[in-house]
Amino acid sequence: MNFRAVDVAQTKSATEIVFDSLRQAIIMGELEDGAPLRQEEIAKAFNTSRIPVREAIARLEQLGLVETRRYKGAVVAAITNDEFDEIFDLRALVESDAIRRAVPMMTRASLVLARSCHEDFAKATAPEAWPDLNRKFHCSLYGAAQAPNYLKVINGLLDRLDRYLRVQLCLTDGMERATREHEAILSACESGDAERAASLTYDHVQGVKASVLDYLKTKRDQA
Amino acid sequence: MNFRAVDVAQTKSATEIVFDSLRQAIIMGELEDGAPLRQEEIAKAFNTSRIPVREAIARLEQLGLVETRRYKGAVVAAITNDEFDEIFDLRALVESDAIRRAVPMMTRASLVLARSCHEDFAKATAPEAWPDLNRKFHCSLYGAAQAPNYLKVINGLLDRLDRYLRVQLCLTDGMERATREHEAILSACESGDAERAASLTYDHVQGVKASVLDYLKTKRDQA
DNA sequence: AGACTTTATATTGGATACAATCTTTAATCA
DNA sequence: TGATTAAAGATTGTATCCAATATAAAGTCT
Repeated sequence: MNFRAVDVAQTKSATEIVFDSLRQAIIMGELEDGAPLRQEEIAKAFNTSRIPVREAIARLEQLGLVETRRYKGAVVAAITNDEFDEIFDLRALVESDAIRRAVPMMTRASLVLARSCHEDFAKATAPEAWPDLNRKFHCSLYGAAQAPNYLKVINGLLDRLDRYLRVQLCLTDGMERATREHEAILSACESGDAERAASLTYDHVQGVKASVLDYLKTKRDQA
Repeated sequence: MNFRAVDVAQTKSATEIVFDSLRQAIIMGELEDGAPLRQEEIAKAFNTSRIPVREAIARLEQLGLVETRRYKGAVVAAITNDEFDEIFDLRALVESDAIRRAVPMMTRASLVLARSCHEDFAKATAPEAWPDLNRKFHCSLYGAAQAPNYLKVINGLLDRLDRYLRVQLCLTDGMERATREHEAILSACESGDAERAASLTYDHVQGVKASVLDYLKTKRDQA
């Protein structure tokens, strides 16, 4: 296994580097569900000792990205279908309210930024970049609300979902549809209609959930 | 400084014991905002080394309960007025939706439990027990929704607010009013009216927020 | 005296070493 | 052979030691 350090700036401690890199690897799906995180192995990969690795894993556990059992180590935390459903509902709830708060505070600059993110997403061809660009677009909208705790909750939820979204994207019209729905949300923001933006965001998230659950269902039926 | 271990069961690692104890101490307000968490000192108090302490602090930081700066250590994370407002809004949003989901799934047993928690809260005389009993009551209602992620988010928000609520309680009619509002919420649940329960919960949380902000404002004006 | 430099101390970040526990393999017995 | 037990190896949990950095105190120069 070969991890690459996310940021090698000297202002970051080894713990932070390991944490960021592992988090990224999990979000990106480079580590499958249930994959064990061996401390020694990771320490070697980062050319450090086990201490920073342990602290990084402790943090990941708080985020719900890994599960650890005493003397058995940590594994990437899988998600049940019920949890999947639940987390999407939370997203829809919190993100729609976040955008409702954000719209009245949006400036010309923040709208320009958001449209730029939207275009980056629409033009993206590489599936592995999709979740990140999607997140950037949504957060560029929510950012105007100046609500760090909303963002923290939202990012925590996305962290746990991202790696499941990539697979689905390649097999459906997800990308095209997402772009269309993003455009609608963005234009609602530009016209200052907070309630419409909130409603569209809610439907967008619920739509993605339905699409993913449907995909998982058909895949299970085939097996 | 003298911490007491929350749970000394041998199935818990030192890291977990330190984590639980520190978290409890912060929530309970035994450690003031900005109070430094010296690793050596804590390690001595728990009769252990600094390693488990460091891991515990790393976890607390993920939860937003402490802030650490390289080579300067961790301090209990204070909260700005804006954040206070924001976190209460999040609570109102998520808790009202949690109870909306929970009501249709409540059983006779879960309602009995909730009423018991309600009575424990109503009868409580010691202010230091209030936040915990309040949380138990609310969570006994949300529990029926079988939504662990909702609960996790809610508990994370409460963790950051609890220590600020105690002070306010002693100086207002907060306790009496909370009991009255809890009774209304509970009876909405008992009659199976999810929308009313949700609406009452939303107003309850927003009411507490207004009361606390008002208290803080008058206190600041006096100074 | 006051400002700057230097040294000493305190504190955190990390590495190595050891102990506790789990897992796997080998050995033993029916 | 198959099951059971015992030993070896792997892996995590913790303690101790050293390094890096920050803070505080003492010293020096003008």
